[in-house]
Amino acid sequence: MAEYSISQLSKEFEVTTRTIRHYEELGLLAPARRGQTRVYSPADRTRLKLILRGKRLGLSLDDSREIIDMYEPGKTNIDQLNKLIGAIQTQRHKLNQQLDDISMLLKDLNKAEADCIKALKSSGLT
Amino acid sequence: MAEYSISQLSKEFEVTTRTIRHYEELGLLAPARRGQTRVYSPADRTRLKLILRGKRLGLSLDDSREIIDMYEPGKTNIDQLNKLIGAIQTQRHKLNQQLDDISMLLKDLNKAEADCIKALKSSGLT
DNA sequence: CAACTGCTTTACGTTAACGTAAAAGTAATA
DNA sequence: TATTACTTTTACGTTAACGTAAAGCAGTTG
Repeated sequence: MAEYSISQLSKEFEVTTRTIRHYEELGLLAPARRGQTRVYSPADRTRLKLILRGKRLGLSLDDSREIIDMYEPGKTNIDQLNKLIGAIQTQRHKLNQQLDDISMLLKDLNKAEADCIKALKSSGLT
Repeated sequence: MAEYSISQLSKEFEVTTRTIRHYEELGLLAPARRGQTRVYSPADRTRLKLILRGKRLGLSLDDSREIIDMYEPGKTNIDQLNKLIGAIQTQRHKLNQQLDDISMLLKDLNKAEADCIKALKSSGLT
């Protein structure tokens, strides 16, 4: 089964069909057509997956498009390749910052939870 | 110096004063006043820092408010404590998911970069 | 063949997170 | 004292990322 309908993808990734069409409007997806109907390839499915992953990371759709385009072949121009490497490093920097943020937040959450549990216990003893 | 003006914070965190006031409108900050002028305590500064960290992680301001409120004392009610622990676990789940997403993205970026460099080298040999 | 079911386009509406501009108060400084 | 630098409130504007509704085509199912 190397094909997906829009509603199949919509169900699999728990987004509306409107959302998927929206991504196409913005040029992030370009599924084939059978007549008028959109037909999604596994590659299209992967692109969608990447977009949604980007969303979870707080990237804008434009950011996601940039990242996704990095994976595309046909970047023959040397300047483009260099630009790409720069973009990749920028993204990596952002992601590493996020890692720091997350670890700090997790630490805070652990402390908050510990305080909570402590408060619960002492209330049980009152 | 246990005090900050709005423009001080604005410069330190590289956001506009409008942004800081916006957070106050939404109830995320509540600085003291000297006359009409806002006066920010170190605690206020920390709250702002947490908000911005949340933003970098893709949280909504409402999400951030929830998390920040977790650190507040005075949560005497047992039901509230339990609800809090639940919320903490939800957040932790989301963060762990983000960690997975990031590690996958970093992996992809590494591959994209390697491909790039490879393409550059082969182009140099042509 | 009528009624679903699922797909399509078109287009206006909505929410979050601020931006931007206007008008005015206050305090230090030239 | 006039200007400069900072602050305030009020309020309309903007962008991203969809939501939602309307109207219609295409296949198949009772």
